[in-house]
Amino acid sequence: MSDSPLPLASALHAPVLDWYAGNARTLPWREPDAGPWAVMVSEFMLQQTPVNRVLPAYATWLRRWPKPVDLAAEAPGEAVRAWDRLGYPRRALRLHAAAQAIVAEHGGKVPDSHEALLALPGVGTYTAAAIASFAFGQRHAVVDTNVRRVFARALTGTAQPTISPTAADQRLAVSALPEDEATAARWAVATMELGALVCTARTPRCADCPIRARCAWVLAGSPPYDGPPRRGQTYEGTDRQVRGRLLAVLRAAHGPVAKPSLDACWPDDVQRERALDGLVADGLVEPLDNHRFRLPA
DNA sequence: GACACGTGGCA
DNA sequence: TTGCCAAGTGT
Repeated sequence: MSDSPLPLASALHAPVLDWYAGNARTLPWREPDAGPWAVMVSEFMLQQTPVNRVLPAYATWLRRWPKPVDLAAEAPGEAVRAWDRLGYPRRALRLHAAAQAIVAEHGGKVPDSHEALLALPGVGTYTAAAIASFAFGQRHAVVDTNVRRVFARALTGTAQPTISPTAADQRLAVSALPEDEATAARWAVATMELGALVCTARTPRCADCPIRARCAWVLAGSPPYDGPPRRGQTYEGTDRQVRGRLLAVLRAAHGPVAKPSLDACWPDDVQRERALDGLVADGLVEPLDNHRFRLPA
């Protein structure tokens, strides 16, 4: 397997790091006093949810549960309730389970090794690398959708990254990593920030880009995306929408909810029952006697 | 590897 | 208005 010639990633280090120094957003999980737990909470919330919607929930969450042990002592349903409308509520359940694992297996402290992080519920390759890098300053390839897009353009020369993450993305990110640990950690957050603020998906602000003169995609004349069509994620009428409605009722009710209240959420009996069964199977809803339901205790 | 999984803002 | 997109993970 031979690598095709690519622009020298090391030439991008200084301009991207300098740009980050002058343009990084002030975000609470990046404050010096944030700590690993705060970073971890932010990473869970930011999985597929935009920063602006995470900010208020993040503040409320950390005020209520400032340490893993605080969350671990709660009922999982309280985590689901506090998750509010961030979406993908299974993340709340997994964060709760991760907190319990941290208490049970790591003395209540967020572990600092990629391997131990990866073993936690809800922590995949990206999140493990992100926590290890952002919270502990380690040298890891932190490959999220922003980084994949930045590298696709700057190094590969394509308008968009592949639809799903690939081993090639990971290899490219590893090869682009600065050698020095502290520099690598700044590079990780800087490339993500560049993707979030400048090298955006729809309308990249190339005029503001610190590496536009070296960007393979720009140098190629910014050719349009020519890959396979991206699957639009329909939502209206899906089980996900029904699950969302059911869970919204249960979040709003601080106690058991009778079945008729849930039935009112959705007219299709078959789909509604399937969605409710799914929520129960996922541990997001707890069935009680007399056809009542609640968030898990 | 494809698919399921919430929610809301924006061009 | 509607489709695209948002710091992914688990199966």
